[in-house]
Amino acid sequence: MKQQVEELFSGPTIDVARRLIGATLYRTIPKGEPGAGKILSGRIVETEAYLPLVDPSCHAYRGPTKRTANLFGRSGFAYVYLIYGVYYCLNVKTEPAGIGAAVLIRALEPTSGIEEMRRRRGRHVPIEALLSGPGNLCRALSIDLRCDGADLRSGGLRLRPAPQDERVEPQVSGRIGLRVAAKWPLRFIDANSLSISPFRKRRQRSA
DNA sequence: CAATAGATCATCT
DNA sequence: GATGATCTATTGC
Repeated sequence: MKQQVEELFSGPTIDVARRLIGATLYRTIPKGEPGAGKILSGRIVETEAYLPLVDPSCHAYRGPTKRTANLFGRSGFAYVYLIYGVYYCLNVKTEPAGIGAAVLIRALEPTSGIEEMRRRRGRHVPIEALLSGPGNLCRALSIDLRCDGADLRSGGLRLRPAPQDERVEPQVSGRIGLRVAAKWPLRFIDANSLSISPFRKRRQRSA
């Protein structure tokens, strides 16, 4: 199993993005907040690849900074950042140390801990929407900057690959919410899932 | 259904 | 001082 987890992070970023579809993310609620110690989980149904070197939309594109330090570390660790002052986004570091690249986790299907997710997202949010969207899933799973740099092989935030017989062939599309390189075919989804984040019209480009 | 405004802050210029 | 890998509520058709 340990070997299988390691293989989850290996190889080119695009391969990892595909392979993460169907994998399960486990989150243990930290001490000091409601539901501490409870384990929430979900099955990944939507990812986006952010490529090394050539991708102007990757946060690593302009070289390492304090914020993006973990994008240049070892694979299999988390890169978490705050977006629009309001939401957090969870990424899985890919590629060897020194090379900045990652996979953004965009949506999951809840598999356990539904009530805890609802406590954070809202009482009457439908199950399929609880972990749909990168900001929403972080809120539901209590993921924030504390998780930046976390080892995804162990600890309170961990990944487990999909069993062989549960793997699905992901569908490919352009990325969401970007101004540049948005059309690159780097978004992967389990088309059968109801938890895919909605397609939004691309943000207005300057005339 | 589609478009848009506003929330709100760590990071970078 | 400007900028977002977002989301929700609200408006208008």
